[in-house]
Amino acid sequence: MSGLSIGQVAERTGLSVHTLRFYEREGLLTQPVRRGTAGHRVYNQDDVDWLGVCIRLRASGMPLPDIRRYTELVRAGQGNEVERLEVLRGHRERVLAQMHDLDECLKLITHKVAIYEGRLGLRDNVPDCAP
Amino acid sequence: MSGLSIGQVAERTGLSVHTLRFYEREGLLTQPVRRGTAGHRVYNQDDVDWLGVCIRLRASGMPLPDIRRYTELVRAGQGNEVERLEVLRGHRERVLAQMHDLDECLKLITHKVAIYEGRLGLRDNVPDCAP
DNA sequence: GTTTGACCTAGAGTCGGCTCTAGCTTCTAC
DNA sequence: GTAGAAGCTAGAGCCGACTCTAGGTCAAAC
Repeated sequence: MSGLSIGQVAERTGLSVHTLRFYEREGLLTQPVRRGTAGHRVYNQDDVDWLGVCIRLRASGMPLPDIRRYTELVRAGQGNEVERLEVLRGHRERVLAQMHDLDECLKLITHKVAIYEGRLGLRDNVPDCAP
Repeated sequence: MSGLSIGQVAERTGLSVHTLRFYEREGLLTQPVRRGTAGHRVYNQDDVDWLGVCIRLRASGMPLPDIRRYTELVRAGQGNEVERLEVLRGHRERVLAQMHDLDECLKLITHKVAIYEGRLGLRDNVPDCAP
């Protein structure tokens, strides 16, 4: 059985039906969505899988135009691996940079948390150090 | 030396002067900015340091309202460590969640890159791909 | 036979986070 | 004394990524 309504896809991807239609307009699907009775969209498992990829890319901050570009390459079929690698490697750089930022922030938080916990611990003779 | 113009602060924080004024309006400074001749803002090192904190929090996705809230707590002075910890721990959760997402994405990228590199390897004698 | 619920389209609205503009002042250097 | 750089305010504009609305179709359940 592979014939999912937009509602079912929304349910299993976690995207809203609005967003699913929006993503389609934005060209984030590797194939045109089939239509059933009354023009209703009919998705299959491949669509859901691909949306899973898109969701991960989005969650890591890839902009929609980049996802569209990658989707187009995939849609075009084999033979453009070099371009696909270009896109993915470019994004990997950004992901690594983000991880670095998050790490920095985590250090900051840990530092501040230690200070505040310290202050709470010795509540009485509090020296006013850093904010 | 402590008496920096907005331009100097922009230079050493990497924020634009527009953004500096915007952040001020948004309440992201722990103290009202002093004014010099002709109403020009005069920052000191503490301001720059605090902006550094804000920048890290922003870079890790903390929304401006949350940064403002934290700033207000700091501005209020000692005695609200519990609330500060609440804010920071809340954000730490989100940072960890983001790291998880990035990690997932990195796995995906690594996987796909391996596939494409593999395909390119098999096609080495096909004169169709640029360096 | 009508109500309910899921779907459709085109297009408008929202929100966060900047970013820029217009019109003005003030200082420094030529 | 005038040109240029840097600053000021209030407010408008922009961009990305959704999110929602209005007005309609259709099938099944009551």
